[in-house]
Amino acid sequence: MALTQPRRMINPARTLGSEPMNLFANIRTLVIDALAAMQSEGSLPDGLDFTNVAVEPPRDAAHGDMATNAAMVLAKPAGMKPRDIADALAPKLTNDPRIDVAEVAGPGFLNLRLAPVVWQGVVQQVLDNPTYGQSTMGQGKRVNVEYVSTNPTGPVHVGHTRGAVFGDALSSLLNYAGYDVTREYYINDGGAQVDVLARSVYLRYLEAHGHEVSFEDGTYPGDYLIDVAEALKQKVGDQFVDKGEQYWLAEIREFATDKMMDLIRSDLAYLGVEMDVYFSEKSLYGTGRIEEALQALEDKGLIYEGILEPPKGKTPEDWEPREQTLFRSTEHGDDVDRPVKKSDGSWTYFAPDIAYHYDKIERGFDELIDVFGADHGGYVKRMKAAVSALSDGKVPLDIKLTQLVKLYKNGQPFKMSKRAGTFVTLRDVVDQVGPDVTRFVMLTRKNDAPLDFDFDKVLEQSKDNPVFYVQYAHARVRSVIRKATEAGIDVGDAVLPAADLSKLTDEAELNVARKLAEWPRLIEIAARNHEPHRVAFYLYELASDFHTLWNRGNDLPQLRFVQEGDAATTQAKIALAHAVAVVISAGLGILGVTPVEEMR
RNA sequence: GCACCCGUAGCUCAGCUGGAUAGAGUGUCGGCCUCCGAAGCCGAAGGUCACAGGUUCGAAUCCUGUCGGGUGCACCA
Repeated sequence: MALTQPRRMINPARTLGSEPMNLFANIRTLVIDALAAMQSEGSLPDGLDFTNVAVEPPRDAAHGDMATNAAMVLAKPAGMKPRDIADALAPKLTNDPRIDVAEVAGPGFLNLRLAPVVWQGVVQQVLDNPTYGQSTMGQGKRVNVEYVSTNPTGPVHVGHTRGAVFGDALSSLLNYAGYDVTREYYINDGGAQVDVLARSVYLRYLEAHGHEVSFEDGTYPGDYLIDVAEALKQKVGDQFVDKGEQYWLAEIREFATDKMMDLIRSDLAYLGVEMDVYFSEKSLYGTGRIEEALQALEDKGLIYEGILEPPKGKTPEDWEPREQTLFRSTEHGDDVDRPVKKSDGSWTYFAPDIAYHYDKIERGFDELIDVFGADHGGYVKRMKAAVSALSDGKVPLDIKLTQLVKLYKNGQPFKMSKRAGTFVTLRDVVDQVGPDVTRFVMLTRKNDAPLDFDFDKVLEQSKDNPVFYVQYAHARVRSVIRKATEAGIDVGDAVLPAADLSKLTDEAELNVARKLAEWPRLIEIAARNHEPHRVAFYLYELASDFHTLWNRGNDLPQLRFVQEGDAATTQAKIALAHAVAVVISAGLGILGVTPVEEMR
């Protein structure tokens, strides 16, 4: 399976057509214009704020295609009854050829039913513009998305897989929505953990020289270090055997972290994740970068020497008052001030984190996003405080927490033991179910909701498995296109855009087009909220509408896509099917999933 | 004790920066293959949106409190 990912897909020249693609935005413009016309006629007061006027799909499709709340939002400031405004607005809207019906309903909703030509036009747009759905919302703003960021001490654990998939899909989504995205990995190679790694490799190194070794607590017993030690042996021979730590720690640390990063990079590549930047924590030490960042805080009067209160209700056993260097994070929304230096004067882990985010700010990003595991939820406020302070509130930082993934097999929880070194890795998961399934399943939940991942269920080929359901729809489109070609009807990319789409009149056909119309809007909502899971759910809905249409063809032969002997009708129907495939491909592309041609 | 996240159909989950009679899947029951892919489709049934107040034309959504679950809580990265 190919793992190609859409990158740098933005081509503003294509997205800035004469007509904006978001149909809902178009109709909203129509509503605003009509309201303005009412004002110039004097049937609506001047000076109203229209920003809250919305045009949205109604919750219940029976209410129409779109609904506007204009009358209700404006009633109070205009000093009028909602229904009076709506009654006056309705005829102005129906003057437009795109609006078939505008009726007042409920407390003052104006329900709009759009003409079929509008929906046919949506299909036309998809055919004319392969980048249909891409948005210029981001205006080329530079966003940095930091994700995965594990310690370089071993293979990527399944626990980090979700963050990897999420961060990657979010990055693609933002890119699709017109942002200039940098995917970044922060290598935690500055702390004590890499010393532990070095000692563990050293044990394996001794083993490779025939020594008996035992892996005590605080070392990594995983087999993956055997190769590393072997490579080390090749490189340095026996010169470190029987030597004290001071002779080899630094060198082995560097050797081992390099190897681990190679491993991590290949693990991520196995899942189709590629970073733009790998940023080393270690590079912040001894270079003045940490000092610089803290000086910036000091200049703002946010650094002081002080003693923290013990946390109420839970005083650690060994708590004692200590004077430390503190960051006044409470000035920027944190609950307590945070230490940046330990009592012995060395940096806390928070200090390089501050410096790292300072670096990102200095690199000129307009927006920062961090993807953390839920177990790091406690750091959200302090990181936001740091970024707020360092950027004077100018660079927003959004932190997305990904909840745990619980593994199951046959409905039974999947046991893993980190101590025994038998923990489940990203590679284990991808080996079993493949990158496409892994990615899609991990995106069918909100990032902050726990996720059950059952190795058997995700491979099930039925509609309760969204991966296959969506892929099946795509495969059906490809299949029917082949069928049409076999029937001697030209349905190539060259002829489809010229098809007579006015032949698409059945409700099931128009329903599919309606769903396609939501795509650009969905992208903007998902991108604005930093929620790629919305894309996965949308694709499921689109696939569902397509399957419905497909099966209507069982009962009603005139709804089948291939109409023998009627090239014009076939081309129109295939054009619709093709448009579905285009959007599914685009959506799967954002999720990093490869659409399939067939599933036999 | 404090902070953050969560609580929606029997189960797993959506729910659009406040909209109408809260939606899917699964499970249960009943239909649809001489028909482009039935790995699918259609229908029925299933709800005190944890609970109680508040904000307003309108709340699953925002605020306060309570209950229940998860995560974290000086010097460990």
